[in-house]
Amino acid sequence: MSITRIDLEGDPVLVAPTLLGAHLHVIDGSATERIGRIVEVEAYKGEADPASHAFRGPTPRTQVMFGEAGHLYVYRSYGMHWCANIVCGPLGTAAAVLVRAIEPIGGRAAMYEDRPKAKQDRDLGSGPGKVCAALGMTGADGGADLLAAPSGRIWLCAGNVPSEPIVCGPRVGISVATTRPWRFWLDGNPHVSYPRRPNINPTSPH
DNA sequence: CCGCCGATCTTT
DNA sequence: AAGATCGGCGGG
Repeated sequence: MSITRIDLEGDPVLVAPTLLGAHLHVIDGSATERIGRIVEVEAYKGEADPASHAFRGPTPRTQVMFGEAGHLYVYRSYGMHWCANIVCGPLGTAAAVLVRAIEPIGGRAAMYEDRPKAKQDRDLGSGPGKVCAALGMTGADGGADLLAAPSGRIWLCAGNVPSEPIVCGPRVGISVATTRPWRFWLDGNPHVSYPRRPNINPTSPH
């Protein structure tokens, strides 16, 4: 858990793989610290990306994405789940990285309480809706600054360099721009969603 | 393991 | 009317 600065200023397609292995910390309502190691992400390129919520410009919902890098964009999915994105820079672009899966590192008992259907650890955070439930993040956390000192409720911390290879493939669950290989995950990690999806040579996500 | 489908509600 | 999902069910 080094305090290495995390650079979120660039193209989300380039930033996304660098977030693999980073740790997301949340202090929940019972003062328990929950920690998730990011093992799967997707890049969304704002107004340049038909699959991005920000494709048609800023709205009340997507306003955070046009703001400072390092803040949290949380949205309601299918009326019942929360999903969390890390906003990237530069200011004025609506780039963001969706956190699709975490590996539970700390606060597992609390995660199980908020994920009553989970039977084993890999059920806790293997999907974007599960991530928010396991870590206890909701719409109320939208806009939170993840790069502030670890004094807030939620923060992001560089982890160790992942031992697993980074691979990429098409993004999941969208109906437009479906072929861009902007989903990145740690190959073989059991906490990834849809581990059987095809992957692509990680060297050339464009 | 895989595919289908319903839940539930915000956003456009 | 569709959606950056999840989990239960049935079949192979």
